[in-house]
Amino acid sequence: MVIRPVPSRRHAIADDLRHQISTGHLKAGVRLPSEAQLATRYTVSTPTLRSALALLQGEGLVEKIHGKGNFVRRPLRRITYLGGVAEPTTWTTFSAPLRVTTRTTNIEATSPLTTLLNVPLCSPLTEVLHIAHEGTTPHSLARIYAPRDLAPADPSAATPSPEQIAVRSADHRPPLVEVQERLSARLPTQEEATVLRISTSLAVLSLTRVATEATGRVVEAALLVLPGDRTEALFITRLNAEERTPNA
Amino acid sequence: MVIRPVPSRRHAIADDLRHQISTGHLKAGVRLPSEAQLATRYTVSTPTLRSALALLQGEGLVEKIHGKGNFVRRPLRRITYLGGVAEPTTWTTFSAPLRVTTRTTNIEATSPLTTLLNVPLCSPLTEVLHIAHEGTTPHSLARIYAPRDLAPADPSAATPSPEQIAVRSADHRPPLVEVQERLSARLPTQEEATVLRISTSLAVLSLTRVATEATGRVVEAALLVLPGDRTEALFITRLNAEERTPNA
DNA sequence: GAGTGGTCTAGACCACGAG
DNA sequence: TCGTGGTCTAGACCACTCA
Repeated sequence: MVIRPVPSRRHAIADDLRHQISTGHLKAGVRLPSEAQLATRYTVSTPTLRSALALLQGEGLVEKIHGKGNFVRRPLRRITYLGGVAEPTTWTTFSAPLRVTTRTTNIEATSPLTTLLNVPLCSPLTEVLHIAHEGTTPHSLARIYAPRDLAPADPSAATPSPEQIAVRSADHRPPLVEVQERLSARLPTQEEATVLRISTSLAVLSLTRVATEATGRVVEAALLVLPGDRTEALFITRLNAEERTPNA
Repeated sequence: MVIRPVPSRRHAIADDLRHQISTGHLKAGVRLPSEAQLATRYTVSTPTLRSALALLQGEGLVEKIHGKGNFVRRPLRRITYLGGVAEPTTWTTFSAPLRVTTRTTNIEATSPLTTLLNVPLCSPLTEVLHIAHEGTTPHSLARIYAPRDLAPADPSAATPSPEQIAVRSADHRPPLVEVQERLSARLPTQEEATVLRISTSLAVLSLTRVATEATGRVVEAALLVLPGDRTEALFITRLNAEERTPNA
């Protein structure tokens, strides 16, 4: 099955630029020549050249900034989302220390959140928006929702360490009984792409995590959006011989 | 933050077609008018119309078939990958019964597989290729690698039930001690897109699962590629009070 | 205002699928 | 062969950034 016997020009151009980036001929952070110049160099029209750049954007190798140019993206730190961790105070740890900016808002439950948190419409919630940055580059995005009476009194204390995101103290509450993590792959919304400064053609890992108390009450729902070019979610299941119950 | 004060034509067209599909004016499986006709109807040029269709392809709503036309995609059954299940005989269960075709090949370990399986170069492996179909539509793709001496003697017996994929019997072997599942989001390779009959702009959930025996030997590595428009990976962690160990 | 990317046009030519 | 989508062109005009 020959996929592409006559490589299209845009793929040839993308391959060439990709090679130049990987070999260091084009270094991280530098601006590429303007699209018009590149089009002349490769003797193609501007739309063709732009479609070549679109391929590289989808791979996270190039970042376009309107009015400024195309830039070789700096290789970003990898994110490892560690899932299924049975540690009640820290649910999620990113491997890299990042600067996390937090914004807390009081909202009322609407359609998707009511089912997620299992609360009635318009019930008071706290939304915490986390945006992790590496230097000046946005890195990951998290929206965390909790019933307002469970929210931490001091929002700024919610992230005691920049290495942690989504930290909840469970000291004075019933213990958690279940954490559910749903993962899917999709393209980002326009808003997510803007906030994360990624191309809309770069896939994201979308993660929804719901934590339930022993009472059956949902304590928190977290919606994470992690750029696919630098994220990996890791789940480790250890099986002891005596744990061989039919249902996990 | 006004993302798009002047909606581009392609988005307007995509919105219109998306609405027609969701309301049933365009039913699943039907062929759209040709691109030239649609371009005339919307009074845009063909490249513009094609870029509108590209948006819908990325959402999995439209399937392009070269030389035939654009078709409204039938809504496909959702796949729920259940991860972290401590059941040794069935590791992965898809919620929907699907027809799974299997092809077994004997290969030798090469670069990425040697590290994955922790075996020396050129050591004998068995590759099992699973392609799940729903009707005539490819649904999901799995490549499973195992040391050849651990492979099942009869490959056709490896999938006793079409509801199961990646079935390994552990009756006569040391029990598993660890299952590691790594998930990432990306765009499919050209080959994956062809096999799955999806657009190269539809994100896939890529899942790598490595199972290790008590001896430390890697029993199996599975590479799953699941189309993002219909797949969700679900991990459920239950915490018992006595399980509150500091490290999981 | 100069330079950059963003969008779109009108049409050419090629490749694939079916009769 | 005909109709379909696949690729590409040459150029127009708009929007954003920065001096």
